[in-house]
Amino acid sequence: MKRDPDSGGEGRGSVVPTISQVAKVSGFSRATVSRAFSRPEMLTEETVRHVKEVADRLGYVPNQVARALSTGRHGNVALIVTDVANPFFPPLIRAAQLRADQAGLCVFLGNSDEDPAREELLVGRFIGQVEGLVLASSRLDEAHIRRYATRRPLVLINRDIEGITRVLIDTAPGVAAAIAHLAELGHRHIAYVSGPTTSWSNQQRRNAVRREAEKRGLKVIAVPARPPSYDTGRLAAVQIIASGVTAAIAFDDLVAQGLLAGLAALDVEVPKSFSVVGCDDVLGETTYPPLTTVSARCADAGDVAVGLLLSQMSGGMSGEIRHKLNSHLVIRASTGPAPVKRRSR
Amino acid sequence: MKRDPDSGGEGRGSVVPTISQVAKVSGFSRATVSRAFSRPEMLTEETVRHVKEVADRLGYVPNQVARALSTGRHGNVALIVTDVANPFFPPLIRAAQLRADQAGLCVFLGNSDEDPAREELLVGRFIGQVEGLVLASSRLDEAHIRRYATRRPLVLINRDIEGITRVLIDTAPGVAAAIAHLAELGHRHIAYVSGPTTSWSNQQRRNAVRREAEKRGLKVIAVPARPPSYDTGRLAAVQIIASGVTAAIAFDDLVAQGLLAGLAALDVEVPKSFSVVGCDDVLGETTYPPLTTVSARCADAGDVAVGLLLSQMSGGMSGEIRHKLNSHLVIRASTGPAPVKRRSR
DNA sequence: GAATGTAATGCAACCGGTTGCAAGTCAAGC
DNA sequence: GCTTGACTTGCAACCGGTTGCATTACATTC
Repeated sequence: MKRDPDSGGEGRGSVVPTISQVAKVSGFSRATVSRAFSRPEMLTEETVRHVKEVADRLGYVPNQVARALSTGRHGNVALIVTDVANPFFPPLIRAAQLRADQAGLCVFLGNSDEDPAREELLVGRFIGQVEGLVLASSRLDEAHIRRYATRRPLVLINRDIEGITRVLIDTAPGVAAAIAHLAELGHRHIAYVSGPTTSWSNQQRRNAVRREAEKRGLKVIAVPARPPSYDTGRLAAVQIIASGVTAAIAFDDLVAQGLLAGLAALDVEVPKSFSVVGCDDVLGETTYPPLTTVSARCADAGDVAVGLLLSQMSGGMSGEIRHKLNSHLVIRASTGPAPVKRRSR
Repeated sequence: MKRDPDSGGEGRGSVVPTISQVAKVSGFSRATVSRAFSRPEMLTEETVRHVKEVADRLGYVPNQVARALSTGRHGNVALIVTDVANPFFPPLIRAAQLRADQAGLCVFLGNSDEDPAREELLVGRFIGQVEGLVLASSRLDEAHIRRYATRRPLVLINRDIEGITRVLIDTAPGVAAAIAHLAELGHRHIAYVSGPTTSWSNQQRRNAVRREAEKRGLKVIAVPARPPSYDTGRLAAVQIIASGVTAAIAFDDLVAQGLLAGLAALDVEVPKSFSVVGCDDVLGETTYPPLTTVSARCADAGDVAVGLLLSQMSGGMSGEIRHKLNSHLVIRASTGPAPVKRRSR
């Protein structure tokens, strides 16, 4: 009794028409009906017209699942992110969707909440019904990722694993520019407000800060904001001010924005007595004051990743690909000359 | 040659094991292997153990697509929103995902970009491979929605169609409270910065503003911000100031935030010489000054919608459901007493 | 007019699972 | 010892499409 026409929400008493019904009514075979939809050029125009007309009248729509089973192609891809609600992701998701749409693909979205176990669960659930996956900022360990990559085409965003196609938003140049910018403004002692330890982006940024600061003779302290959010950024303000630095560069814009709020609460004026730099440029000019930040065109990452996935799916892929997206510094109003002398109480 | 083991990214030369392989190796029938995974309680523990062990060794994973074909249940639902990048949606999406996850479902996400044609395309693509859909702020016309609802369980968010299960974020009380708040602060002439004409929420809010303003003898003008965004909000500032009102309530927080920026650019101090109220409370305290807004717990809408969808899918649904979510005013720092006298130049 | 080629359509196997029903096994009950 | 029933497993049909190959019809060529 698995196809009770009066339950399960499928039509009010009328069964969903299948290819066989259309075949019977139109007088052609199932094969012909199938071809009328998937390879009409094999048939007479007349036949196609007739079949489609009957199909329309019956309300027939080819069953995607059945098609997927016999062809092995389902036209689905999966995109897994760590946190939909982090403003870094929505533009990326949007771009990825758009690209997938153009190729006629549907996208599954998964939200791992930065939890590897959850991410693994999601991948497991998705992998059977997609043709390929994109993992953004994956927290899975390398072995797992490699295993999945043998089962399906797979593209990583902001995770650098040799042999796996990946799209990396290379913020190092932008971060270096930010440090240079601060140095030129006279800052000698700065803070890096760091993000998740397991994040490739965080390692990337932390190293870039260290390297460039060393080069220019700046002192850097690290202050954590974990998980990276408005709130943890705000909370970091006290510690940062207490440390006596005159500027901070944050793991991302959200943390920077929180930091701005935290500083405001402490009556520290930005940029007059303290400078703040963000990362990702996802908030635009909406902060107060408008944030100087490392702009990274994160939306592009989604677009490129799906593009690479597509070409990998169609088999037109030879070697491994390591696609880098560039970054640059956008100077707005949250950075200014170092205060002449910090009043240490 | 549709299953060429060396192409398509499926394993390095080794085919994906099917139920038949496991059957052959384990010595049991395909039926038994199937049951070992889907109804283990029908089998001896011993048998289950053995089958699973062989499956593990071979790397067998049940094929979701095949399962969906024979059972009619694919364990997928679709969620279509108008704009992932609008901060209203991410929390909603996240909540919906979470709820779906708990039920073991995968979610397809679609982005309609406020375009009915696009939305229709997406629904068409999804509907064949999901057990149910959630349409948030749908822009489809009623007839289409009704048609889809006969094919699959369907839940609407912020769209009020009789006979279709829907979740409505009722911002009217909050908006009324906002108008009352402004009236008490002495404002007599205010602006409503309106959103999409076809949006149920917009109609709801506009009416609530009118009603309450009339009741309190306030004058209201309408200024459009379309599509609703930071930029259109910013641009509306000039017109609003020119109109001589002393306060504005915006369609959503994003528009309100843009308005704040536009006002700042015009050197209008908020809340000293102008008051601004937002809607949705999706930005928290991150604006400058922190925004007085109508809080609506939009994340709940996602959770509730998927919950309703689930019960509808399991057939335990009798009549129609119209679930209302309440709203209230959150007073922060963007509203203040009306300026004693507006200097009209 | 027979041989050859080409285009349209049908046959039947297949994709990888699920499941109603029947068959077989074994212990308990009479 | 035979019947009964519970429990475990297998058989085979089925889900709704796709596709390699065979068949048929018809036009072309010699």
